[in-house]
Amino acid sequence: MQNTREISKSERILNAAEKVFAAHGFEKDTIDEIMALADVGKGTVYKYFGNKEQLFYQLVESKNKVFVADLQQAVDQGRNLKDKLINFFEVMIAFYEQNAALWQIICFEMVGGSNGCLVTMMSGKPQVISRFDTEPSQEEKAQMVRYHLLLASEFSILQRLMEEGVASGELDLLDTELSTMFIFFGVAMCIFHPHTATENMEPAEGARQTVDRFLYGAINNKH
Amino acid sequence: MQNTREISKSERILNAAEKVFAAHGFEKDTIDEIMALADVGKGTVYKYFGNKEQLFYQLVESKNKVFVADLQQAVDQGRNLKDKLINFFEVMIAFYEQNAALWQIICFEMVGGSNGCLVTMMSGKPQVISRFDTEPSQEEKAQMVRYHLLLASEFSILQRLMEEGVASGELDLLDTELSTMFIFFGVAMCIFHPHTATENMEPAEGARQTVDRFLYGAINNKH
Amino acid sequence: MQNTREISKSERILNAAEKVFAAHGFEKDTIDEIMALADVGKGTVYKYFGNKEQLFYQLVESKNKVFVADLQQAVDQGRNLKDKLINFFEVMIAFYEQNAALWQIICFEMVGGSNGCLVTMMSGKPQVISRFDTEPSQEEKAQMVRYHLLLASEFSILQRLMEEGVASGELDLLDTELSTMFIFFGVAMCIFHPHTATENMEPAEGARQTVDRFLYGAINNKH
Amino acid sequence: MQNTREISKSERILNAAEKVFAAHGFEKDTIDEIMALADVGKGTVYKYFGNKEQLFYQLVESKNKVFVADLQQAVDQGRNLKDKLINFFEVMIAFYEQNAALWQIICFEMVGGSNGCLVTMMSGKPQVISRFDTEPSQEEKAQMVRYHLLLASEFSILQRLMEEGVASGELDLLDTELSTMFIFFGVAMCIFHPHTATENMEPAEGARQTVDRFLYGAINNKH
DNA sequence: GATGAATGAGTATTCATTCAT
DNA sequence: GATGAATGAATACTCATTCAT
Repeated sequence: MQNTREISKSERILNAAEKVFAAHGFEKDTIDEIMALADVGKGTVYKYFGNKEQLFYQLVESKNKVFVADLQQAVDQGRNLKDKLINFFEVMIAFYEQNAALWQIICFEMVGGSNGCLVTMMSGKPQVISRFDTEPSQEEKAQMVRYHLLLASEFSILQRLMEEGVASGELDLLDTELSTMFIFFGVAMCIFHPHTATENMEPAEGARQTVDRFLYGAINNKH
Repeated sequence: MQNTREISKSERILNAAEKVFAAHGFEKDTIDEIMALADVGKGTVYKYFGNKEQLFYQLVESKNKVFVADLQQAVDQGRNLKDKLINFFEVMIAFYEQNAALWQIICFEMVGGSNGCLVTMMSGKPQVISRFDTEPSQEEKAQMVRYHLLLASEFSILQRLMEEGVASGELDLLDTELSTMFIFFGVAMCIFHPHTATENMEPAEGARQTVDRFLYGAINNKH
Repeated sequence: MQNTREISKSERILNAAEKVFAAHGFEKDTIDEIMALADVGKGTVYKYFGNKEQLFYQLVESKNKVFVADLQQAVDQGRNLKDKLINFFEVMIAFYEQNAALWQIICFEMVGGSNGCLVTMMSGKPQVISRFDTEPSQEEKAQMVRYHLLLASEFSILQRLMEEGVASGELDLLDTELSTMFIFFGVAMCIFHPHTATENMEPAEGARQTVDRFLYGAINNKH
Repeated sequence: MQNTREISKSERILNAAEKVFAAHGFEKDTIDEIMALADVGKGTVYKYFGNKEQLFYQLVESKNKVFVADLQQAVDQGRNLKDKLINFFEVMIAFYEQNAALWQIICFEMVGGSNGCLVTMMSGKPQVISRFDTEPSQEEKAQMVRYHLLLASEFSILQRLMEEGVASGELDLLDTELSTMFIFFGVAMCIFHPHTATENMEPAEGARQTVDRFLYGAINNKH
C-alpha cells in the first residue's frame, strides 16, 4: 500500500508535529496547523495518535528511545570513567542541540511547568505531588510520570556512572543524585539558552570542557 | 484613593495573580480566577494591567526587583570571593524555592519555549533570533527581551563576581559566561526538579555545598 | 440594567432553546442554532446555562414546576375521585398538547432511549440499571435520575389519587402502579401521536372520555 | 457466496447492529462499533446497507416482519374476541420486552421526536405534517412514513380486532382508533418504563391483566 | 467483491477582551 | 472610576461516508 520510497502518513504527521511543537510549545500548538503542514486530514491525525498529548508523547518517546541507546553505547565504549563521562556528554550535547525546542517542553512545560505539580521518586516509585491545594486528576498524574520517566531514562545513565565512580573511589561527591542533576541540567540549560561563547564551539569540545571542569574539582587524586 | 490601611486593589490583584499563575502556569490560568480571588471586577484588572501578559510581567518584575536588590546586598556583604558566592547562592536558592512555579515559567519563556525564539546579547544589545523560519512579531520580540533582561539582572550579578575572580586570579575559568550559566541554571534546575536529597536540606547548606564543589575544582590555589 | 419591558437574555435563550430542542430533539440540536435564534453570543449561553444538557434541563424543569403545581391544584379542586381524575387529565392533556415536542424528549430520549439504561425506584431511591454490559458513568446516571424524577413528580400525583381510590374502595385495581403508568403514558402517547379523531376534540372532552372509559371498567359499583 | 453453514455477512452485520443500536440508540451509535463487532470491513456495511439509517431500518423491518406474522397468527388462534385480545397482547408484550431498546427508538421517531414531524393518515394515505415552520426534506418525509407504516402494521391488527368487536356489538368504544392507540401505546410504555410490579410477572400474566381491565370496562354485557 | 485508510464538516466548549452602565 | 455582562474567535475531537487498492 505504502510505497517504501514515500514516507508514510504517520511519519509525515510526526515530522509536522515536531516542527509545530518545537515552534510553539505544547499549549499554543494546534492540531490544525500540524495537519495542514502534514497535508493530511484531521481525522488521520486522530486515527494514528488518539489525541494531541499522545501525539506529542509518541514523538518524543520515539526520539528518546534511540537517544538513550546512543547514550548507553557511548558510555560503554569509554575505557575509563573520564572517557565514559566525556562520551556521555558528547552525545547528550549533540542531541540536546538538535532537539532543543522539543526537550525544553519536556523539561519545563511537561514536568512541573504547566500545573504546579512535581514528580519525585519515593522508594523507587514515582509520586506526583502538588505544590497547591488542588490535586491533579489521575490522568494528569500518569501523564507527568510518563515524562518524568522519559527524562529519568536519560538521567539515570549518568547517575549510574557517578555511583560507580563514587564506589570505586574515583569520584568524591557529597550527594550523588544532586550532583548528577546539577551537571545534567546545567549542561541542558547551557544548550537551551545559547550564548556567544558556545556558538563557535563543537559539541565535543563543549563536552570535554564540561567534564574537565567537573572532574578537576570532583576527582580525588587531582595532582 | 488607595487607603494606606487597606492593601490597594492592584496589590490584591497581584497577590491573587501570583497564586493563580503559580498554580496553573501562564497558559492554563484564567483571568476570571484571578479576579475572583482578588475580589475585584474584571475591568479593574484590565484597567490596571492592560492584558494578561502585562499582569504576569508586572508580577514577576516587582518580585525580581527586590530579589536582585537582596542578591546584590548579600554579595556586597561577603568579605571574600568564596563568601560572596556562598551568599549569592544562599539568597538565590531561598528565592527560587519560594518562587519555583513562577520562575520556571520565565526560564521556559526565556529559553524559547513558547515561540521558538531566543535572545542573545550582541555587542551589549539584546537580539531576538528565531530557531525557525517564522519571524516573531515586533511585540513578541519586545516581550522576550523583557524576560531576558529580567533574568539577566539576576544572572549578571553572578557573572560580574566571576569576572572579578578571574581578573584577580582567584578563579580559573575557560569561559566565564558559560561557567556562570552552567552553575546558575544548574542550581535553578535542581530546585525546579526537586529530589530526595535536597528535601531535608537548608538553603544555606545547599549553597555551601554548591559553591564548595564549584570552587574546589575551579579555584586556583586549591591546597 | 435590564428593562422590564424587554425580555431578559436568559429568557430569550430559553425561548430559542425551546423552539430548537422541540424541532430537532436533544441530540440533533446545536447550540449554534439556539444562539443564532436568541441573537446572543455563544458565551452568553454558556454563562447562563453551563452546558447543553443543563440548558435543556433548566428549560423543562421550569415548565414542569408550574405544570405540577397546576396539576395538584386541579386535583385539589375536584369534589370526588371522578372529578379529581377528570381535572387531572384535563390539565395534563392541555399541557402535553402544548409541550408535546419537548416532553417526548423526556419520555423517550432522556429516559432509557439514548443509552440502554433504566431508572427504577428501589425502596424509595432511584436506581439506574443498564440493560447491557457497559455501566453508565456516574454523571450519566445522575442525569437520568433527574429526568426520571421530573416525570415522577407529575406521575406521582396521579398515583396518589389512585391509591386513595383503592384505599377508599372506590377503585378496584390489580396493581396500582402499573395501572397508573398504563393510563398516564397511554394518554401521553395519544397526544404525542395525534390522529384524526382527536384533531377536532377539546382537551376537556378527551379527558372526560379517557376517565370515563377507565372508571367504567375500574370502579367498583358500576351500575 | 453465502454458505448455508456460516451466517452471511449481512446477517452478521444485522446482529451486530442490533446489539449496538439497542445499547446506544441511533444517534450515539457508531458504524465503527458495528463493523468491529460484525468483523467485517466498513465498506461492506455500506455496500449492503447504503447508510446508517438504512441499516437501522432494515434491522427493524426484518424483525417487524416476523413479529407481525406472529401477532396475526396469535390472533387467528383465538376462539373469541377476548381470547384474541389476550393472545395479541401476550405476543406483543413478549416482543416489546425483548426489543424494548430498539422499539423505543421507533416510537420516538414516529412520534416526531427527532424532527418535529408527525405522520397522519389522511384518507388512507400517510401525510407528513410539521409542528414547526420548517418543512422536512422529501427524504426525511419518506423516512418518517416508513417508520409509521412499520408500527401501523402492528397496530392495525389490533385496530381491526377492535373494529370487529364494535361491529359485532361485543365492544362499546367511543372512538375505536383512539381506544386502540391508548391501549397499544399504554402497554408499550409500561414496558419501556419498567417498574417493580412487572419485574416478577410473566408476559402472559401481564397480558391477561391488561385485557381484563380493558374488557371489564369496555365490553358490553359485563354482569 | 471486500476492505479500511483517509477525510473534513460539524460540535461543544473556553476564555481573553471589550464597553455600556 | 469600577464593574461584569456579553462576546466570538479559537480549538480539540467525532464519525458518517468515500474510494483507491
